[in-house]
This record gives sequence, structure tokens and C-alpha cells, in this order.
Amino acid sequence: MDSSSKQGSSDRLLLAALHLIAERGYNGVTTQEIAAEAGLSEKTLFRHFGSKQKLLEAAFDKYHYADEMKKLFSEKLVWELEPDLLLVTETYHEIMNRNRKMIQISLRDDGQLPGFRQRTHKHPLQLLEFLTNYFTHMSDKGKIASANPELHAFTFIMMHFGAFMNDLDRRQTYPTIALEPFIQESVKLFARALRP
Amino acid sequence: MDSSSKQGSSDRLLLAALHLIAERGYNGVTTQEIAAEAGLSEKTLFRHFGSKQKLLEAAFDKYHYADEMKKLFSEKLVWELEPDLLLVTETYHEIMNRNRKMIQISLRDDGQLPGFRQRTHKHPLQLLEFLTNYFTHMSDKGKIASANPELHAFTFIMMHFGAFMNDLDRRQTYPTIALEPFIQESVKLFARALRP
DNA sequence: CGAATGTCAGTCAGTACTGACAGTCATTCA
DNA sequence: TGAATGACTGTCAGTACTGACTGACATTCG
Repeated sequence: MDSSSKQGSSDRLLLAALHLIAERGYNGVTTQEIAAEAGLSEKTLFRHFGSKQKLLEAAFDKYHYADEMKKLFSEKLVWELEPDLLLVTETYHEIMNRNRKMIQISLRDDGQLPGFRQRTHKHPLQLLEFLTNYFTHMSDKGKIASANPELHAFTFIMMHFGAFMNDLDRRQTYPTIALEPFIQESVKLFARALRP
Repeated sequence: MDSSSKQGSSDRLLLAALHLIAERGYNGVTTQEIAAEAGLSEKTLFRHFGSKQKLLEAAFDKYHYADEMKKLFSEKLVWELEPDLLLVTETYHEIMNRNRKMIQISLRDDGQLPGFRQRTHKHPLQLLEFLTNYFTHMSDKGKIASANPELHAFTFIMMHFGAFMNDLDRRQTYPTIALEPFIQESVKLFARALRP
């Protein structure tokens, strides 16, 4: 009774699906296991979602975050390179982390689940645009030297995308390096590279 | 006769397995499909490899490259930051590309195929060590300013790891940006950030 | 009561893997 | 030359198991 009254059965199933599929892949997890993880019967899973695929789609629709970036670029900038980059970077990693399971799934199982990748990849494209514009403006103001704003924005994003991927599965390739110092130092590095 | 005499049946099976599993995942591909892609019967697959898993293991053992880096760092450096970084980067992307299918598989299906990730992740660790030492030496020589060589090496590698991941599946998140200009510009950027 | 859930038995389509048998082709030997 | 041999492959039927999904009926709980 305790476990089933905590939250709706649907939510428990959605979270269980996200959790298990992110770890073992869509084909690596059975509907039985998902139901068990949620503390419910397999039958209930099908009563709620009809099929395994619809379950995963529902999970994506419900637990996908992404809008902070737009707001950030329109409201929170101070037009000083270091603090702005730091804010962007922290926000980036925060969003990526909140969506980590869905990102894992879409990297892994797109191919069999057409369209899932697109949902997670709309936003990074937006970020490239925002950051390119930011560098262009900063360059116009004479605050940085950036002859190629798009490529610089891309480089910056790739740096952090790489770092995110590196600890995506928590069994990192480079386990000795923590995220926070990396963020700090990478921003400083970038600021030095772009100083006029 | 033509298709079966090109190369040994084993090789054709290994390559077909690598190709299909990289695209659709270990559980997403059947032994029938692999055999068909190789132009052989399923029976032949089992006669050669005994099981699906052994087939994939054999493919990893046969088609895994990695030694250029060690040689590069012991023989080919000129101790000028830009040319050295450029050489390292080009070599890095070359190795990663040659191993792309295996990297895809180990990112995707480790979890169900224990140990596969380790095979592809031994070498990046080595690279971090090499590059850290390089920065330390360069700093000692007064040729760069690097207070934190390991973090700088990590940052550099993450930049290119991210870029590699971005076009790993050839359906890139950022399709407007090509690899080669990125390599050039990222090295220049880094060189500027580290100049004394 | 009524809505949500559990249980259980079962269907149906895969899927890794096996065994029996036959065909092909090149080499070898009488 | 021609028969015999051996390595390799294909075909086909079949086993054992798994996994998504269903239907009928009972149970719990507000």
C-alpha cells in the first residue's frame, strides 16, 4: 500500500521505464522488469500505456526539460565574458543532467525508435545559435576578439558536450577529473583565448 | 561464387556483424540478418563462431587499432605548441574514426556485454597522461603558461571527444560544421589561451 | 458500488542454436 | 583420366526459450 500510494501508478511506471531503459537499452529491458521496478504488475503497465513503445514516448513527453536557455540569453546576461560563459555552462550541464536518461536512450536506441533523437537534439542547435549571436555582439562591442563566432561557439559547446558524455554513464573514461573544476578552468581558458 | 571468393567467410561475417550491431545495437540485430548481410547462411555463422557473442568478440579483437599515439609522443613531436597539437588532434580523430563502429557498440551495449567498454577506453586514458606530461614539459621550458596541465589536457581532449561524438552517427546535431576547420581553429584557440 | 489492480493461463511471433543431409569444388591418388 | 576424399557451405526441420500482449476473473479500497 505504501509504495503504490506515493504517486500515481503511471508516474511510477514512467520513471521505472526511463531508469531501466537508460541503463540497459530498449531491447535490453522487458515489460515485466519495468512493472516489477515500479512495484506493479505487468498487466497494469499495458492497461495504462497499451504498448512498450507508447510507454517510453509518454516518459519522454513528460520528463523533458529545455527552456531555461532561451530565458537565460534574453534576460540574464551581463555582457562580461567570464561570468556570462560561466552561467551558460552551469545551466547547460544542469539541463543535460536533468535529461541524462533521455539523452542516453536517444543516443542508444534511436535507430529502432525513430524520432526520439530529434526530441533531444532540437535544443542544442538553439544553443549554438544563441552563443554565436552572443560572440558576434561581444566582438562588435570590442570586448572579445572572435573572427569566427560560429566556430568558437561550436568549440565551446563541444568541450562541454564531451565532458558531459564522459561522465554520462557514471563509469567515466577519466574518473580522476571532477566536473566543477573543469567548468571553472575551461571558462577561464576560453576567456583568455578570446581576449582582445 | 563472386561474393564468396572475395575474402574469407569469417571476415565477411565479422564485418557484417560490426556494421549492423553498430547501427542497431546487439539486441537489435539477429544472427540471420548478420549472415544475410555477409551473403552466407546462418548455419555458417555458427559453424565459424559458435555463438553470437563470440562473433562480436572476435570482431573486436581483429579490428581494433590504437598504437599510433604512443609512437607519436615518443618520436614525432617538435616541441612547438601549435604543430604538435595539430598532429595529436589529427591522429586522434583518425584513430577514433577507424574505431568508430566499435566505439558505438561499446557505448551502446556495454551493460549487456561486459568488458567491451574497457577495450575501447584503455587508450583515451593513456592519451590524457601523455598530453599532461607534454604540457608540463612545455610549461617547464617556458613555452606555455599552464598552471594546471592535467585539467588543460582534459579540456583539450574533451573538446575533440565532443566533436567526435557529435558526428559519430553521421546524423550530427550540428550538421553545418565540418571537422577539419574545427580542428584548425580549436588548436589555434588553445594555443592562444596557453601562450605565456 | 466502481475504479484500479492483481493473478493466471495462454497466444503468437520471434530468436539463438542444433542436427541430419546434400551439394560444390579443389586436391589427390590409382 | 577419373574416382575418391575432405573442406566448406546450403537447406530444412526442429528445439527450447523468451517477450510483448490479451482475456477472464478475483480482489482491494475509497
